[in-house]
Amino acid sequence: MGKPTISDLARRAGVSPTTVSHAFSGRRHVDPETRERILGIAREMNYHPSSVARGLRSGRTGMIALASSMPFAIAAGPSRLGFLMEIAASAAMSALTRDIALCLIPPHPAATGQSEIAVDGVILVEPGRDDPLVAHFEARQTPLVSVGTVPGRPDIPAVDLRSRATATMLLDHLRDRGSRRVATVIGGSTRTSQTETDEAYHAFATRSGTEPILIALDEEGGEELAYRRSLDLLGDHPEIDGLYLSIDAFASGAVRAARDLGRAIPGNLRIATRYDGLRAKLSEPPLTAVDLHLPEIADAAVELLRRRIEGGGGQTEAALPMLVPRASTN
Amino acid sequence: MGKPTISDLARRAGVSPTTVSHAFSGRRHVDPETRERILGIAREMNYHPSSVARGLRSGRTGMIALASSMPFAIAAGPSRLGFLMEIAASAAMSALTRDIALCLIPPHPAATGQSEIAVDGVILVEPGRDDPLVAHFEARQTPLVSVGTVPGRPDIPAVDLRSRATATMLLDHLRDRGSRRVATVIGGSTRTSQTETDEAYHAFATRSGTEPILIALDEEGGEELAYRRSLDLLGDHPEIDGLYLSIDAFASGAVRAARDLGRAIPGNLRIATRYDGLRAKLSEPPLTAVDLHLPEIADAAVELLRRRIEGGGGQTEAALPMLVPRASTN
DNA sequence: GGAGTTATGCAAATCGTTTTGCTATGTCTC
DNA sequence: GAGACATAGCAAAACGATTTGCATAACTCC
Repeated sequence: MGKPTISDLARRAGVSPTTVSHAFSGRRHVDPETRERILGIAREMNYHPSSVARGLRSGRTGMIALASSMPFAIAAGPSRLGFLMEIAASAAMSALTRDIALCLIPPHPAATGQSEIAVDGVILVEPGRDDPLVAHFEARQTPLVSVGTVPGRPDIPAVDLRSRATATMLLDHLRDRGSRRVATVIGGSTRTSQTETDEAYHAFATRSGTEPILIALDEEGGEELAYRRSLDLLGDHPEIDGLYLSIDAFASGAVRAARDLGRAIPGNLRIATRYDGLRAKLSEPPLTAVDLHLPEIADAAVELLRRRIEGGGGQTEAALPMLVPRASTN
Repeated sequence: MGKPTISDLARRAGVSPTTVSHAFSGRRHVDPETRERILGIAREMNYHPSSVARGLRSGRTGMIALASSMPFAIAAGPSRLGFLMEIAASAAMSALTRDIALCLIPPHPAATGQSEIAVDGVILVEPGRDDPLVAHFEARQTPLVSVGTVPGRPDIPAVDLRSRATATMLLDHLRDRGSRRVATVIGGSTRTSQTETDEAYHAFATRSGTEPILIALDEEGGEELAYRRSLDLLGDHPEIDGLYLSIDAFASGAVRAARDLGRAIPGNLRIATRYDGLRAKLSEPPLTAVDLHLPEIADAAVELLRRRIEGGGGQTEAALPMLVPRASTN
């Protein structure tokens, strides 16, 4: 009735469970003939080893998780397809080629009640400083790697997203296209991508000899908040003729604000954003953004985690993002 | 050094492991005072029950999987974001609210080598007739539910995608907009969505008193194959002035073919597709499609599976899809 | 023909929980 | 004060594999 166990199989094959185990795992030699017989009977009686039991004894589940504390408003985007899911899809593929399964721990509205799921390791996406998820998994001694470095924790292996380079590239692009007064809108979180953008922008302002105009917005606010604050910003600073928004949801809001203020894009105002997702592509006009090489990044993260689980360490740098110029900065 | 176990905790608290277990699970009464003490010490020594051990004994892992044998070419779409990932994202959210984790088993190029991962149940996305994944999980006695009914298996609980209604709605829409000669392109698989579209189209042709023009294409062929076959189709049947393609990758190909043949969309040829994803939205012109209510469908599937795991059964019908008219059928 | 080695397989301990049956104690009830 | 019942907690047997040490037999080599 119930699923056959290793003992059932052993009995039927006239050997001990030990031998069956070795026949499957190959960790010790068993007579090829015996082995074939065992495997044959296994097939016949539809035996499949329980990975839970295996996991208990061997301490490995063959599973990793992907988690992020990014607010849903910005991580998932329209149709729930966004930055996070693009990484998830790629990571799932990468994990599978290494015979690892990937488990999704979505951004949780209901905070702490993390379902206590056993994984060999976790990939954190863009954690912030003192991110609760870092604490959560460290308390459980679960190996951790991060997409985007963990602020203040250089010891945690991470794939560097190169946000400083990204910001610099886009700001320079805006200037090269002719914008003289470029403002920047970042997320108010402590994620590395935001703080590096902040720094890159200030360096850019210094370099161009202009007074910096930068605002940081609560990421939870999403497009709506960005819309309102962009109205203010463009109202207070009519001289702004270039805008870099490090979060695509914010960019959507800014585009709406520009339209409502009668500022033509790109004629009167150039706009660029970071993640080249649905929002950037569907925007009217389409937004200049960068290709972050997310599939490669996800793959690097999976590999980093695999090595970390095996006991290794190390950091990785993603390839430099590639500019995707579109009508919004023509 | 290693993680503390239930026995460590029991020893420190001066009780038996049994009592600790009950204190956590609440399956039997323990003195509130004792319970508090245990929980306090647990926190102090950073104890977290091992879900693997729990899973072994109780037979539940608190995890479900999402799998599909749809070819990558059509399931994942541009940037790996497509039908499948949209369901995955929604299902992950739905699962989490029920305190279940969701594990991704992506469409596998390397066929059978399924990583043997222990899950309480599986959601299959649009399986075909005699789908190997169905066999795979049934062999392991893993509870199964399906998004899109399983052809020939009315016993397997499923969320009906209403593909017949969808096809009829879009075909009628094309006719209402003025197309007199509507052809249809479907996937050559045995998925319910394709066979129902086939049937709906023939009923439509009969109703309109026209000779049916329908071709079925290998889904692996994706956009490229659809492009070539659309060139042929439109060449052979210049009278065609409406086209329904049940797969968005095919629609992308058809749009390219129409452009290369100098057929204006929608002026000279109306085109509609099913899944309203990135492709439909980014197409030039944007394509008329339907909103399938994927988040609701994913939620229904998760709930169905949960009940199935608990021992229940039943089918579910998705809400009727909603037409999303766009420029391609104006 | 004894020492050393290889091939083959088994028994028993182990992984960290949950579950079941049982034993004490009280506490009521009539 | 005898039975019934609730309370609080323990011991031991699962759950289904993996791992380690040991046993036996059959070779090999001088």
